[in-house]
Amino acid sequence: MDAKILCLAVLSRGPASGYEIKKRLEQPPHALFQDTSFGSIYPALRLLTGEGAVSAEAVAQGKRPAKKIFSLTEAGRERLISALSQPPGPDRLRSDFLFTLLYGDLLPPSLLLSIIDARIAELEERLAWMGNCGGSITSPSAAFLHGLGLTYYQSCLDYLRNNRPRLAADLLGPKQVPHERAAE
Amino acid sequence: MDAKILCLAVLSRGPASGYEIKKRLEQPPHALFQDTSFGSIYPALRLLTGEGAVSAEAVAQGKRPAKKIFSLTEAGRERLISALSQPPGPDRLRSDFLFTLLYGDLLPPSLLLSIIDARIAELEERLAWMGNCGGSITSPSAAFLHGLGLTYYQSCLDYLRNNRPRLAADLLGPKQVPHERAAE
DNA sequence: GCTTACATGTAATAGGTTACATGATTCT
DNA sequence: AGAATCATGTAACCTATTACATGTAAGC
Repeated sequence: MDAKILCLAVLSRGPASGYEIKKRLEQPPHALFQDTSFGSIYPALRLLTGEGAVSAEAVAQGKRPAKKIFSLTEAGRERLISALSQPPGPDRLRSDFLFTLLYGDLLPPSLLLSIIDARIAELEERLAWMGNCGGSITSPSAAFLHGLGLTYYQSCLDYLRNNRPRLAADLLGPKQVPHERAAE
Repeated sequence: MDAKILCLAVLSRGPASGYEIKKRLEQPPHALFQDTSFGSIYPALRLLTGEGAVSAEAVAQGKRPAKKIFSLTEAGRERLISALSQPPGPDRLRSDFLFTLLYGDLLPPSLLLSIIDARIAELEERLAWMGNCGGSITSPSAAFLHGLGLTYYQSCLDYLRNNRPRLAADLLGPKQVPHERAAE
């Protein structure tokens, strides 16, 4: 899904400015699987306006720069539904963390373990952060997604916590020859 | 991690041609978190050769086009380790499937459920496919990654299977008024 | 006083995908 | 005979990120 469809989707929940769209994409549940910058949102909204998929209304606010509030048109709604109806493409994950694990044998064990510890802390934070997103669950399928997200994070966290000790033993163990001074 | 580091990483397991690098990236465990096309691999290898991070050797093979076998140099190895030592950036997931779930209320329930069923089938396939990748596990941290991948797929699969009936009931239930014929 | 939040937008840059171009060999 | 695999590489294209450019207002 490109930035255009993303904007249409957010607007399907109600009118918003470009700035507000960005804010919503940063929070769960969107943040689970999408991120987008201003540099792609504003051009997308301009194009969508030209194509008649959204309508813009300028709202003055005293001395601040005027907001542009965008609303979904009927054509935009149809386009969104059409995009959602396509069989979804494969997930694309880019993970430096998993990459580092795969080549972890090239790093000092202590560094690798500290990277895993950092990830455990991040997952804990993210789980807590996902917990309080009550307001955005507006449909059964959104609730279904929320549960899936929680399951995903929780199972990764459990795995990391449960298997870290074993990994530490495997990394440090084989080199530690008893009765000899550890080389390096 | 960009295409260059990816190539260096694959080559750290042994010399290979551009074609072979692509093949390895398509299989587990790389396929879990990375994908890259020829269009980024070949230019990356050319640049790396110029930078002295890899060395190339042409290998004639009868009538087929000659292979170029690339090997990691000491400078390349250092560069790889340096990249791996950086704190990993955040994971980036792009998932049309999760996006569709979030806006599933805009689709007919039967379509949404069939999309979930397709995902269940894909996950089953992927789990089986990950099962037989014994040869590529060459270190404790690679084994750790493999276990994490299995856990991730398995827990998502379990969630989808366990919660699909509930979602189906929630989607279809409220509309099904007893003693009336179901509308569509 | 400094930082963060609000608010929009453009331009340069980087990175990757897709399609193109070519051709032998092996499997079905 | 036709499809898939092996094998390399370029060019056009698309998309998105980052930095730039500008300025107010609220909170610490």
